[in-house]
Amino acid sequence: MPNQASPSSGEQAKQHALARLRQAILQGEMAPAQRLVENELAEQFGVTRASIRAALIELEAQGLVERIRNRGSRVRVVTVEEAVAITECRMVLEGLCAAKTAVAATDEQLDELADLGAAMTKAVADGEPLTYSDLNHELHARVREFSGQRTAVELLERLNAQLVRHRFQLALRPGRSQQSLNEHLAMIEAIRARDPRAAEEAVRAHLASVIEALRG
Amino acid sequence: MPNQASPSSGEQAKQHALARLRQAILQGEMAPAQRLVENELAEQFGVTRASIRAALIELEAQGLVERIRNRGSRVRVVTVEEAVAITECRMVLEGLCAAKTAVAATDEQLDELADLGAAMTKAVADGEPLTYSDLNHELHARVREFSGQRTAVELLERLNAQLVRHRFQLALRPGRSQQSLNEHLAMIEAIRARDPRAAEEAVRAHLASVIEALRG
DNA sequence: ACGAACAAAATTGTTGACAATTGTGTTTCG
DNA sequence: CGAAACACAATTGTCAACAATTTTGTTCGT
Repeated sequence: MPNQASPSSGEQAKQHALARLRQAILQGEMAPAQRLVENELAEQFGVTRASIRAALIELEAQGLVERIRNRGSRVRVVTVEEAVAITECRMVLEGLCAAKTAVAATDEQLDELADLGAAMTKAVADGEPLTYSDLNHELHARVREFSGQRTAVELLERLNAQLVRHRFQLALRPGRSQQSLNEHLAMIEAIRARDPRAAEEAVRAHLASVIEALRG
Repeated sequence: MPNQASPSSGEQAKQHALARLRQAILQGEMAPAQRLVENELAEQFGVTRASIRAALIELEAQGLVERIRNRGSRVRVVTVEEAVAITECRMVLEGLCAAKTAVAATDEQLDELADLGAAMTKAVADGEPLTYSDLNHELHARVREFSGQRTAVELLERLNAQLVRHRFQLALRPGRSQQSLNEHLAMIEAIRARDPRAAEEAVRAHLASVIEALRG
């Protein structure tokens, strides 16, 4: 009994397959290192193998899937060392974005960041790590967005997608939210002060702390 | 009379097509914004459309090709503003690599960097901008390599591929070599002094200068 | 029983034909 | 003469069958 959500009207088969498969991987429905057999996926999603194939090639380029010649595809597993290396890249790239945002953002956008900071503070006070994690995401996304650096944003989104599993694990750590919150508030303050140098430093400090947590 | 270099023995069709097409784009054989019709390419390279298709999807992910639904593919043109944004990303990522290299490189590797610096000095003295450009490439590649940051290296290679056209244009600028040389020598010195902070700063200063040149 | 050669199954890679979509030129009507 | 409707051509998207490759299981000889 195939579980397909029939390809909605205008959507093309490959795009549908890509979206479904990507979401399945990101939400952890596919076990790490699980084999991805083209025929099975094709039946499951109600599209043909050609579409699955195209989707897999794209996911490989995004670093979510590993493909070996004549041996098939599997969900890529990101080791802790890799997660650290990826976060080091995030560190410098988000630093760049924060510096740009400190200079380029409108006053309304700065207010939005302040609001997010307040919401995060409340989430921690209420002991809701799940809400906090979502807000955390949103804050980083906004900072990237406001920077106007299309290239950096693209790279960062690719990197972030590879970290879902580790991030999930990190969010539930007790005490982590509190430290993370302070770092985020410092970040917001530096940006609102329109000080690019300080903003970059704050982002770096925050992600350095994330790296510590990853390793510990 | 198709111009194909017959797919050599063990090589699979898609890989062959990908390599050929990529090389053609990077070497400027395809005019910027040139339309890439799947049928034509298939005949030209002696493979089937499916292989070309897979190659195009991968090249799109690498940012070398632009694809629009039902409308085909074309060589992506990188505007000057984009080139600047890309170089800003390079700036922080290569900064990261340089800092890591300053700490992690072996003494033999540091000697290799010094040798490259000497060769570059000679190339400028002899007025050979082409040789200098090659050495320039090699120096950056070595610094990346010695850092051991697989993730950063991967990102940087993707970014660099998008800049070929602009880089070519930049290399022939009169007087550019001399300034570039000084920046590179400073970079090498900082790394050899095993000072990560200074190494990062030197790389950034150099690429900031490249950005100036791109704009001017 | 152990290992090598071999046969069978599973899976990916390739191919050519067909369907769907978009852009263009032409016709027709006001 | 201009604009909307239409038909046509070019190109990409999809499909199902076929070929090649790798893995697995089996048999045979020692």
